[in-house]
Amino acid sequence: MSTRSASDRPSMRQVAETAGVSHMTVSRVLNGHPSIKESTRDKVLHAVEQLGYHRNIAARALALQRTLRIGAVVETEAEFGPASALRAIHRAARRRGYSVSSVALDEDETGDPDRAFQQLLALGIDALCLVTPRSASVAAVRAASLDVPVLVVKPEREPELLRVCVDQQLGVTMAVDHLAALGHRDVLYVSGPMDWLDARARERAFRARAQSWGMRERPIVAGDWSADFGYDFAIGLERVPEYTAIVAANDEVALGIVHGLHDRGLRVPDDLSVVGFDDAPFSRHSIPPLTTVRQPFEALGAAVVDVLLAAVEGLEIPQRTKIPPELVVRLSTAKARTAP
Amino acid sequence: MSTRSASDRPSMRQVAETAGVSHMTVSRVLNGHPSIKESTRDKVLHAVEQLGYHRNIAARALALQRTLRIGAVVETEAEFGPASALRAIHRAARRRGYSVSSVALDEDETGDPDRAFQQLLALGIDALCLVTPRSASVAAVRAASLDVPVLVVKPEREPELLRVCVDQQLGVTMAVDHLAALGHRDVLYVSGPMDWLDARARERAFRARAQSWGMRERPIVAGDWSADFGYDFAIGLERVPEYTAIVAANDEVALGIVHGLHDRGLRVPDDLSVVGFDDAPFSRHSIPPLTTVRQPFEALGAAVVDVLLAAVEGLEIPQRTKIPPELVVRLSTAKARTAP
DNA sequence: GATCCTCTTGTTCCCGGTAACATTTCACGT
DNA sequence: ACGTGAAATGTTACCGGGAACAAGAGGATC
Repeated sequence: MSTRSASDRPSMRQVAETAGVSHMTVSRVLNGHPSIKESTRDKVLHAVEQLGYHRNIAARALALQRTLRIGAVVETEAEFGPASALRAIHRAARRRGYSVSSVALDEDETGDPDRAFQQLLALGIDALCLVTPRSASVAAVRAASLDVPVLVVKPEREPELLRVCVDQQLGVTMAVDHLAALGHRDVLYVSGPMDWLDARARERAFRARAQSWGMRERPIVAGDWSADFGYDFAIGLERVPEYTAIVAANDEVALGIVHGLHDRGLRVPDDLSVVGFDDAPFSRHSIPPLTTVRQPFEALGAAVVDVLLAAVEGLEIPQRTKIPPELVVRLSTAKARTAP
Repeated sequence: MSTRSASDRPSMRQVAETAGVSHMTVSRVLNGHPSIKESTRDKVLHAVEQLGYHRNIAARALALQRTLRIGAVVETEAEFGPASALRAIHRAARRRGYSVSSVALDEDETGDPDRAFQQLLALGIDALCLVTPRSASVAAVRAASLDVPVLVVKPEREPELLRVCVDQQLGVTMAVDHLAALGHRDVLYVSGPMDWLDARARERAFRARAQSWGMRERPIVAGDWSADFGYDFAIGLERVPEYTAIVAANDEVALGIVHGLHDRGLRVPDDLSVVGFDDAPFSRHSIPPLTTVRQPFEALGAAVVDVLLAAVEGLEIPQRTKIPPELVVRLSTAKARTAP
């Protein structure tokens, strides 16, 4: 099959001519307008088929005053979590006939959210979402007071903004419960950067659940999301014998921690259990394979797009917007060794 | 700063009115037309600034008969390599004022490249690139005979298509040389799927270089790109003592191999050295950290966009299109144990 | 001072869709 | 047969830019 060129792409008027109708009739058929005679619809669809016609998106956008484009701002695409969420949003949007333009704040952007918004607005977007934002980005999007619908992917409700999230509290709770069931009472929590709202929510959830199990209160360590951090942290960790388990901000940090402990001659899970977050592809085959909380990115992406497009199209906003993650138990967690 | 809504976004005519000129003068200023009086340009730019004006991309696309959009087809976004390449292309395109719409063949698409092309053409694209394609995709893009410029990211030249690639041969050569220098003569090569052109090129390069070092000829194993495959492979590998090193298709496979060997009680690098490909983020902190060939994705993305836009805009096509990777030596490789 | 050029700017139309309104067609009741 | 209203379809204008052509201004030439 040979595909035609941009230049000889047929227009709606040509389709109309082929079908022996006016271009408006073609437009109506393609938009599912109700009052079109069956026979006319067939003629038109046949002509469309015959010419291999596609509507011109740019012309449509111009006439509709809608771009059929969603903007997405993500803090970084380098981490597995945000990148996966973004990909899922892409896919879900495409299924709905929308495309997604994304900007990552950690690259050429000098991390200025406002510039990112400007960039996306210049492109023309019908809606905007912030994927697992830091608090500064949420503040910036409020200040910008865009008037396209704005959605944040973050744990707490956000007045006047749309919101969808993974149930971080549930994820952390499952992890803590798992450790508790294995007899751990001395658990160290290594958080992501505290200005990421996801990290903050997890940390709160950890504190609450650890407390309810009567675990010993431990200082929360805040790092970044990188394996390098995990490694350095593990290397520098003092009074290791006081702990029996570590819960890490994500799988990368967990991996780094395992590596660091290994380099100190400590073994996972014999000396310490380690739990990650995300279920990145490598987690299944790290040594030892990581127990982790798998995030439901596909469902998240679908929910984001559902909510956003409902808002754009003036429909009722779905309310089921907190998506449960799943605990994946592997070998990096085991029964707590008896108290030191 | 408050950003205006899609609805009250000013048009070029409003800017023109504010500046006291015609809309064409505004258009000329914005397009850098030479014959514009300095004072007029200033007036216009001032008005643009004052109104926070951005040109409407859709209207521009319609008038220019160009979409300022590049299509990208990638076999999968789930692997680190293709995903990184794609991200880099995105970034490079944005710097040039283009956006990228991508389709991954392994998801909702039933893997049919032709459908992916159709989807992208329906969106309207000025150029198309195939990122690290399988041979079937290249065949499909030829058959489709699109008449936008088409670029393939693959090792061999491709008559009539544009091409840019990472120098896979050099990468493999560096890896083999590294092993040879450590005294390895019995090296097993675990390839990616042979219908991926990158995998094929690496395999050929491996054969050639291994031979030139006088390494023993070994059957090439073809798998997929996953850690699961690497694990299963390692578990099932027979006559292990005959080998002193394994070169894997990518870091994930390498990770799985290390894991599998570990589960068999074999140690890396003491019993076997392992080399990966890509330098994925986890590779630095796996146990042991992986020796690997780092791919220059940023440069690759920039080159892809340079070539493609040169073609779109009718400029001279850059010829420097083979980008050298870099060997990263870590702990998964060591001196070969003396012959078994 | 008239002519011709070049520099600069303006006018008009078109790109390919959709909305709003106009018009034709047709079934039906009387 | 004719009026009537709904269904089906057509006509026109407009979305916001850019290309082509037109036109006014100012300078050089003779």
